[in-house]
Amino acid sequence: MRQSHLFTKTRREAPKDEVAKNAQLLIRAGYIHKEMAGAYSFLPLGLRVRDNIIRVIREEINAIGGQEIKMTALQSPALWKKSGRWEDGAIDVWFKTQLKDGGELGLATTHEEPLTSLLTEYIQSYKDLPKYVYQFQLKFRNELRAKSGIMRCREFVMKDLYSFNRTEEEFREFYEKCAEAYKKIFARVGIGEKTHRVFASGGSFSKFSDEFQTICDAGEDIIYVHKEKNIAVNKEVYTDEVLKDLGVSKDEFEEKKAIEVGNIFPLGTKYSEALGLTYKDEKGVDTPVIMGSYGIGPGRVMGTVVELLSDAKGIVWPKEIAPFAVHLVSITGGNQDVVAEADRLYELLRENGIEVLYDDRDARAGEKFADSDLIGIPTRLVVSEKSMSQGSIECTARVDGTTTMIGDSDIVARLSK
RNA sequence: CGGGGCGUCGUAUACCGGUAGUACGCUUGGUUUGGGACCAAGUAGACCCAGUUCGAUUCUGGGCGCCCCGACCA
Repeated sequence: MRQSHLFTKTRREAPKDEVAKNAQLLIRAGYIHKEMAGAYSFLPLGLRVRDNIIRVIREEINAIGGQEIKMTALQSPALWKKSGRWEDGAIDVWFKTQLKDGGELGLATTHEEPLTSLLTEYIQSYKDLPKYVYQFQLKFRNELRAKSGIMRCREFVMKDLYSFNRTEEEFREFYEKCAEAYKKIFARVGIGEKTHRVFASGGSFSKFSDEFQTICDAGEDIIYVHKEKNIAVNKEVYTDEVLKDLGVSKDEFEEKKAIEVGNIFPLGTKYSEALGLTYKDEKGVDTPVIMGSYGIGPGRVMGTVVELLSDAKGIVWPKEIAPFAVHLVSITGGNQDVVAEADRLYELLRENGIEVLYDDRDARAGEKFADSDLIGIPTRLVVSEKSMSQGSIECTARVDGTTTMIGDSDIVARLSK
C-alpha cells in the first residue's frame, strides 16, 4: 500500500485525554480512533493488526478441532431467563434495549446461552460428541468505568470458544489442549515469555479457572509468580489453603502486575442443564453435556503488545502481527531516479507476495523516519541516492536498529513468506 | 457507584469580566532535502442551556462529555 493513499496521518502529540500508553501510541500512529469512552474504531493499519492477531488465534484453535461460526450480537432474553442470567444481579454489565413492539432485547455480553440452545438442535447422541465451537464476535459490556485505552472497552471483539464433552476426562483433555494452544498463540503474537497460566477463581462454576496473564505494569490484576516452578496465582485465590494444595509457600512467590489476555474455565453442566443440552449415552440415558469456555480478546492482546514492546520512538510490532512486513521508505530529495528505483522495489516486493507499506510521500527524511519508527513495522528498507550509489538497499530492523545493506535477491529471500 | 480533575482552532497549549494569543497541522509561494527544515502570506476555535452583568469564553447553577483513584469486572 502506498502511504500517500492512506487516509490516516501520524501525530506528534497524543490527545490530552489519553493517558494509557497503548492508546497514546495507537492514536498517534493512526491505528485507532476513539469514538467515546470505551469504544474505539479500528483504522486501516489497526484493522490489519487486529486481523493478524485473529488469524493467529484462528489457526491455533482450528488446529485443536475448533469449528468457527458467527452468532448474532442481538440476544433474546428468553434463553437468559432459563439460566437465570437475565437479571442485572447476575450480570451487571448488560446493555439491554427494546424492540418496537416493546419486547426486550439484550446486546451480547457472552454467548453460552444462545450457543448451548443452538446445539440442542444438532446434538442428541453420544456419537455427536465431542464438539468445539468458536467465533470472533462483538461483545457489549456496560462497564461502570472504561479505562486503559483499548484494554477495557464497552464494545470489543472476543474470540469465544466453547467445548462440549461427554465425560470429565474428555473435557479435561481438551482443556489442557486448549491451554497449550493458548501458549502457542501468545508466543506467536510476541508476549509468550511474559505470559503465565494463572490459577484464578472459578466463579460459580468450579473451584478454579485458568487465566493467562501477561506481566506488565499497565495491568489491572495482581498475580503471584513462583520463581522456579512454573506456577502463578491470582491475588483473588492467593490463600494459604490454595498454596498448600499446590505444595508451595508464600515466600517463594513474587508479586507482579499483569494483564488478563485470556481465560479458560470449566462450566460443568450448568448451561447444558438449564437449556436442555443433553445426549443419549450408550445405554440410552439422557445426560447433560459437560461444557467449558475459553476467551481471548484480540484488541486487548493488541494493546498488551503495544504496552510491552514499544520504545521511546514508538511501536515495535512482532512480525506475526505487524500491519505490513516491510516499510519501504524513499528519501528522494527531488531526485526522480530515486523515485523510479523505489517504485521498482515496491513492485518487486508486491510481485513476491511481501506485504509492504511504501512511504512515497513527498516529505523530508527526518519526518519519514520518525513516522516509520512510530508506526513500528519490523523491517525498514530505505532507498536514497546514498543507497543507490552503493547499488544496494538499506535494511533496518525496528526492534534494535541494526542496519545492513542488501540486494534485491536478499530482500526477497529474507522477507518472503 | 463514591471521590478528584478537566472541557479554548483538526492537535497541543496560553491569557482574560471588555479585540482570544502561540506552536504543530492544513493552503499558497519561495528556499531546502538522511532524523519531525526555514522564510513569507493565509486558514481555523471558547461543549450545551440558563442565571448574574451594560457586557460572560471567563463568575454561578444545571446538563452533557472526557480522564484519574477506588469499588466493580458475570
